Amino acid sequence: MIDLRFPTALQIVLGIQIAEEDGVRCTSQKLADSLGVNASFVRKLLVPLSRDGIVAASQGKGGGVRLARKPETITLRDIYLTVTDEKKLWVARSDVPCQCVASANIVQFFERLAGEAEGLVLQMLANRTVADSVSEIRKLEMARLSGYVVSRTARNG
Amino acid sequence: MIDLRFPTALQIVLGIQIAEEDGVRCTSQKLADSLGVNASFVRKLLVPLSRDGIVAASQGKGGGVRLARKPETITLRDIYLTVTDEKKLWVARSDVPCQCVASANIVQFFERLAGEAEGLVLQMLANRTVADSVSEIRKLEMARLSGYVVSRTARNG
DNA sequence: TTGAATGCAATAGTCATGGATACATTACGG
DNA sequence: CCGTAATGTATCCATGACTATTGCATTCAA
Repeated sequence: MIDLRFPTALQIVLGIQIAEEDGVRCTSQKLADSLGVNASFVRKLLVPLSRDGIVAASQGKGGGVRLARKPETITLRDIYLTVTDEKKLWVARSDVPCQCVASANIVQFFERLAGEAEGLVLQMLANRTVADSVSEIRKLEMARLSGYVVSRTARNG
Repeated sequence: MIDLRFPTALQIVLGIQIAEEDGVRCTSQKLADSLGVNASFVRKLLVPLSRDGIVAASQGKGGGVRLARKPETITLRDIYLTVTDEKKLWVARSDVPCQCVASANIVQFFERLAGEAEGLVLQMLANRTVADSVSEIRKLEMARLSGYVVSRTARNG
């Protein structure tokens, strides 16, 4: 199984913020529909997001999900770490016999390498907030709309 | 299942070079033993490595595996790409309904993000050659040895 | 009180990956 | 030539992380 937790969680959080800006109440069912997944899966991802203070859910009729903090203060790194839960980007073999001199050192070497890779990725994610991302998505929307107009004009002209 | 192909392939390639430097003939069985894995798995990984001109295997009695190029010309990026075979670091959900305006753009946004992350990691891997890595492992070995001496001295003194 | 929502547990399904085995092929060396 | 030792390759099974589904308890506003 391919791990879809990060992309899904990201879509959830961004969707919550977009709904907020559009003045629409957001429920796990609506999120699930927009993602094409089960509402239970959405709620499963909401557990760690809620625990870490990224989203806040209110129960009962008229309830729903909203961001627990300002979107400017939530980075994609927060979401990633919350949802993937200790899972490393790469993991070294754990059961190498280490009979020859090299084996043990190769393992250590790889762990350093994996740590460096993960650090790079996390830093990249830390530089992007939910607010940034949503505004970037809005820009994509604009570009898409104008792209449609252009191509239609081109086709008609 | 955790994907261990890259760490395993890396240990294979580095092990081949280390054996070469030490004047030892390297076979898939020896590699498998030193990794604690099945020889079949080693050979499975050797297929793409051989196809892409990273290692070269000679059949028959007295045969074995060696590097197909100078270790200075093989980067860890080469090994990674060869072995993981089109598998992305992150993959977006493929089946989002895209009914609302945001969905399609979020997917595109995530694909860009994933591409950027993968680019960072690949660039980091491209900056390290097999020769670099082996010499770094040699240094780790030195450090480990001197570390042992220090701790033994400390315990005795 | 009722309906709409989250919270949560249990269970089954999926599927990429690793492990194991067998056997064909190749090539060296006597 | 023939035996040995190695790669090349195919097949099948085991494993385990992740997804999907269902059901039900809980909460809370109207």
